[in-house]
Amino acid sequence: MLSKKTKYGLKALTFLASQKVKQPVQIAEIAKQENISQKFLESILLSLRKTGFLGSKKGKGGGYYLIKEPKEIFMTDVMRVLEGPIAMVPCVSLNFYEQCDDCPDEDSCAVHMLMLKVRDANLKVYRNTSLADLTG
Amino acid sequence: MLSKKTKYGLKALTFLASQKVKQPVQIAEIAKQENISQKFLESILLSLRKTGFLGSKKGKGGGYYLIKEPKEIFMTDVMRVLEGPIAMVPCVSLNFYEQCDDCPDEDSCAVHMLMLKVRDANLKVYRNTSLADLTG
DNA sequence: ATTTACCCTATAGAATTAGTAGATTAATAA
DNA sequence: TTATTAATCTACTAATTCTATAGGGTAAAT
Repeated sequence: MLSKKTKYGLKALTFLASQKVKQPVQIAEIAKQENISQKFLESILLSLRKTGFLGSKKGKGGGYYLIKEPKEIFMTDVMRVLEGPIAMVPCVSLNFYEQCDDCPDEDSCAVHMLMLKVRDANLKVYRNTSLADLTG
Repeated sequence: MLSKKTKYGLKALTFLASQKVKQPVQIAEIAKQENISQKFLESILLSLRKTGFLGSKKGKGGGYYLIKEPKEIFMTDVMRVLEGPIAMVPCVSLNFYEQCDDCPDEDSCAVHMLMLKVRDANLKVYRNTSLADLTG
């Protein structure tokens, strides 16, 4: 299952991407428009800022805004930040590889084999999809 | 993340598929060979039996065995039983469709759009992979 | 009588999804 | 300049659910 964190994060990003005027948007505004718990969204936007997707401005007239162009924001990066590793098992992860402690041989492991295919399929989708592609 | 339930279930299935002699294999045997908590495996095998993948035999010489040929067992079905719906959100699920309560319009929803692609990609992999393909 | 699957319950730990309270910063009005 | 307001930021807490496992007893086959 996709976590609500990821769902909300994606919605917030696309909301910001579809802004005509390039001014900061307040958390409350995004939360209201997208039906998201404001406090939860707050922590999500914060993590998106800390990972370089968003910028923020405090005080009156403040809010969040995209740092890069939607075309330049790819789902591979977004998903890794919001949802975690794209691979479903660490032993097929590109960025978070870990050996299985219970499995003696990766090459003959059925789970490894299957999840490798799944990872490749998902990577292909995420790499070929930018935020711009999602703003209809 | 792939649950251990699914991981163990897949390992058990491939273990059974790679048996030369077509005789029931005991839970304890599978658990030992595949480094799986026996009690946990017990419940997994039970659910695989109830969903038509395995047969069982009680008493001496008993155990679990595959009902169908490995070639005829596809990952779509296995994954749905072990891991749940293949879709990451209910609004793109073929077998477990549910409307989102927070999202007014599916067609313009970024999450919907992205997850549709992901579902298709995963379905393709699962449909094209049988248990026989994993026993390499 | 023994061996095995079957069934039910409980539980510790982790992750998820929030909510509460306050601190900090920046713009603006006095 | 000062006070006020509007916003992000930080930290703590909590309810709920999910995960993984263990224990003990029952039923059936040999």
